[in-house]
Amino acid sequence: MSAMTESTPATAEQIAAQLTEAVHEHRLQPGAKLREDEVCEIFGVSRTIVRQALRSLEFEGLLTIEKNRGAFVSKPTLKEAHEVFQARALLEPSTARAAAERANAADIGLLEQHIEAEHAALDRDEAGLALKLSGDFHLEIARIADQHTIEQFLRQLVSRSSLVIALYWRRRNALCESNAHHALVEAMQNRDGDNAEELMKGHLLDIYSQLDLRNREEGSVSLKEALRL
Amino acid sequence: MSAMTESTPATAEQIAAQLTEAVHEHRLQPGAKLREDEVCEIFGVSRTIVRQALRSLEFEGLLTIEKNRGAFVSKPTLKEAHEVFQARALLEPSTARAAAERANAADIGLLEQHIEAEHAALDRDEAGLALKLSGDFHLEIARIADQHTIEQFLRQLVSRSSLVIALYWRRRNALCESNAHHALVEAMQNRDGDNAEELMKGHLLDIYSQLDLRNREEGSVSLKEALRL
DNA sequence: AACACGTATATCGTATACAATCTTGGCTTA
DNA sequence: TAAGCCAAGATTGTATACGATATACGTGTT
Repeated sequence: MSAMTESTPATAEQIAAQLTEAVHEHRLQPGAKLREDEVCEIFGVSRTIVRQALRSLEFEGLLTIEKNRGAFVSKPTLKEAHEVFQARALLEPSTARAAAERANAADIGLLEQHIEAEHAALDRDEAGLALKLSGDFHLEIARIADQHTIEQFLRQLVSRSSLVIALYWRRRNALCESNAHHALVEAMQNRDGDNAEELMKGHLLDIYSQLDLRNREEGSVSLKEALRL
Repeated sequence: MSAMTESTPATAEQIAAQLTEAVHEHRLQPGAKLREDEVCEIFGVSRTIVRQALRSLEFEGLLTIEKNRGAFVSKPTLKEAHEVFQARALLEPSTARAAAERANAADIGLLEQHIEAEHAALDRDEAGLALKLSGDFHLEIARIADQHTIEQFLRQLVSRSSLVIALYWRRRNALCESNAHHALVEAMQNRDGDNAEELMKGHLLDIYSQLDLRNREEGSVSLKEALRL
């Protein structure tokens, strides 16, 4: 994460945003520890503020705070991974439909810009950035649908999806999905709610099916395995 | 809210739980202010702990914290009221289906106990308690469905529903809904997922249709109106 | 040599003191 | 009298100091 260069001290919200970005871009891996003093020094604020930021990220599901041990980037279990995508499957298709029925030209333009930015990031081999932008695309649809409550939930689900992807994503056949986003925008441009809903449903299943559902072992175990080589 | 009588100081979680209960039971009305010092004295803890509790309730949507002004019980707008029930309509029917397919005898017994407690509360004219129990019933279904992520979201939605009901509920024909809960349990007992899903959908629409959707004015305005009488 | 125990250190949890901000009441003035 | 302004008090925001807990390391014992 980048240090603050401004003169005014960072707010808890800004710190939370930067940490979120780092996790979404996989610069901070699940399991990574965030020591309070360390974060304090990086952002030049007191622990009070940092603790606020960490606490808010715990509520979002991004961090797990263990009493007297500290804050760690969450490591969703396989069950949680399932639950996240089941919840998304319930919320997002009908939200895509509503967005398709409401989207104006400016909205469409913004989504297209988004897709371009994704492609550009991939071209520059910044897979983390592309992943973050991909998540933002889904949030943007909820915003267009003018469903603030669902957008709020989706924010948490996208956050957790990012962790799930970090843990369970198959590296091969990595990036076949930008077409799905493009097709969605096309449906929205045509005011085709039915199609948008179906495309979103399929898109989520696509992502879900690309997860490796075998249970990952803990780091300590994989260290043991490594020593046997 | 009742003061703590225990010897050990209250935790932030306990304080949050008691405040939540008070709001759910409508002993604390939307718009009510919660001064930090006041809450400190009631629970015998320092402001650090109280601020944690208030902050967590803000994340749940129960409180709204205005910078340098304090924490208030949230007053959902009409749009937010709509959004809450739209989100519930997306999440709860399929959750009821899953619960129906998973519920065992103990689960059914618990739900029946819940309904009885609701009736008992109504008989004692404790409408607030009955309302809280009614919300817990919905959460219990998510627990039975073994959908922790959805349960978490539903907890927030039930909380906000309680605020919506406090603001927009029509007093007349107050309590025709306990039958709906009973019918749901029956469907679950019969392992009838289809029916459980449909019943839940109808139940949510019922509640929603009993809300008074005319825009309420602020307290100051209603005071003016009151002076004209 | 391996294990258990105790102490030292690092880290988090809580209380408190101080600073910043808002609110309230009284005063002035048009 | 009503409106505007200033000062005092009340309330929240932040930093820091202290206490509690967990971790790591070294020592002693088997």
